[in-house]
Amino acid sequence: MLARDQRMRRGAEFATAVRRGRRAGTRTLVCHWADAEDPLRVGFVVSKAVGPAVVRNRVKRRLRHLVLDAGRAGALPAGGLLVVRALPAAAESDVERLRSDLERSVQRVRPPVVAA
RNA sequence: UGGGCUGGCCGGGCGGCCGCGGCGCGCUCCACGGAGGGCGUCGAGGAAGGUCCGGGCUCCACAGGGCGAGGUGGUGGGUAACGCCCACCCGGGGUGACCCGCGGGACAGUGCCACAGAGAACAGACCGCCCGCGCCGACCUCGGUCGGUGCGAGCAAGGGUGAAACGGUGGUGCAAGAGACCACCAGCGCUCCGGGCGACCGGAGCGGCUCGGUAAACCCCACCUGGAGCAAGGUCGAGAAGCCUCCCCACGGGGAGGUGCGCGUGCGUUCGAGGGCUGCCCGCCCGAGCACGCGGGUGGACUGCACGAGGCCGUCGGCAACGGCGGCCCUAGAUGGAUGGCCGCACAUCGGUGCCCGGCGACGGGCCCGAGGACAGAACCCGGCCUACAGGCCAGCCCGUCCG
RNA sequence: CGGGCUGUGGCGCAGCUUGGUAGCGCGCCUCGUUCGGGACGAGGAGGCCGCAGGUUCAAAUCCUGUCAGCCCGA
Repeated sequence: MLARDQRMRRGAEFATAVRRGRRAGTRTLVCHWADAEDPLRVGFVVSKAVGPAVVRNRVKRRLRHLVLDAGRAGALPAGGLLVVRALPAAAESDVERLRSDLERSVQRVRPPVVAA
């Protein structure tokens, strides 16, 4: 799980990442990433279209854990703003599907030079 | 043993690895603002949900009167309060346990009751019944009888329509009939007696003889209701020159308090804009700004905020809801929003053309394999209501069947 | 947190105030017209009125509950 400091907290940050950043999507989720000087911070968008509160919370928790795993594996950029937006299909997907979709979309959205 | 009714309760367990939020206590580093890491502890629900009611709490108002608006609706009790709960009454359903009911008033008034039907609200006569008179036909004991038809008068029993047709059954009576009259029954109203705090119930007598339904139509009656909501409210901070009032003065200026961005347009400063008293009117109070448009700034921290009509146990009162007393306990506080992710093991349950055992059989028991956790996530807090929900546990009661 | 609106044939809407007959346009089907199609003309099918209760003789309409969708304000 990501700690609070590693999470995005303001609407303006979400707007920056979604509007100015690069984007890559799969069937279950869409990733936005905007470069910045600061260390990487992550935000999640799970709209009401995904499902009721219990489903939305479960999707969000799974994504947080998966992002943490990806960070440990070194698959994430070192800085910038990363927004993971869940699509309705994420509600019925299992964890492995979400994991592969997340890795694929992050791979496509991250800068070509791999940061340490 | 089969089926059913009611009430209460639980609603996933154990373990491992990796994590998140609150609180507490050490440790390390430091540019003293902080940063990192460790240990302990706590961390969603019976509905946290829908937001349909009632309160607590906070701010505003408190000068009332009239009209209005909304809500509730058997009785008694419980409660902080309620549209909730309990008990009882009445009506309806069920063989029964038991269940359901927005359950005041229709002689205060107004409206409505389609279609059908003759007639639908102090109603009405289509077929019909009956009487009188005229005409026609048949019979015949020559004056009547029967049938048909026309006119006039009487009747409302029967047929038929309808959701509903102005009581029901039997009799008297009559030309035929009718509460016209009589008996019983149903219903209405009044009086008295008995029971109950009461809704109401039981009984006796009398009366006129019958007087529809709809207020979840307007309405009438009784009772209740100030507005807003934790984005309430409070403290600190940020944004900014300025503007207003008062005081001192050597007229250069200084101090205190208040307000809180700029521009434009309109209205207004006791000839009073605008605001408050939930809407309107009267009246009262505050009162120098208010309304609209355009552009801009901030949108942060702490508090409120976790001890409360609190939970559990015992006991006493009460049919019960609930209350009194005593003891014990402290139990989530997030804010892009924590309470989780993955794995393993048993267990409830379900499925299997699987295997074994018992039995004539329906079936029962064991093993193996597979599936597999319902509805659902706190956001100021309580009391209810309503809605969703896999499966399971406990207690009481009812009906049927079999055996003794 | 507060307030409001809408669910009616396949689609878009009337009807609800004042309860008794569910109507309009597009679409669909059949026939005609045309060499054929379109357009046009004639005829026709299709609606448990979101769901569940209740009031009433009678409910799309009135009442209560519930579900879904949408909008507005702070």
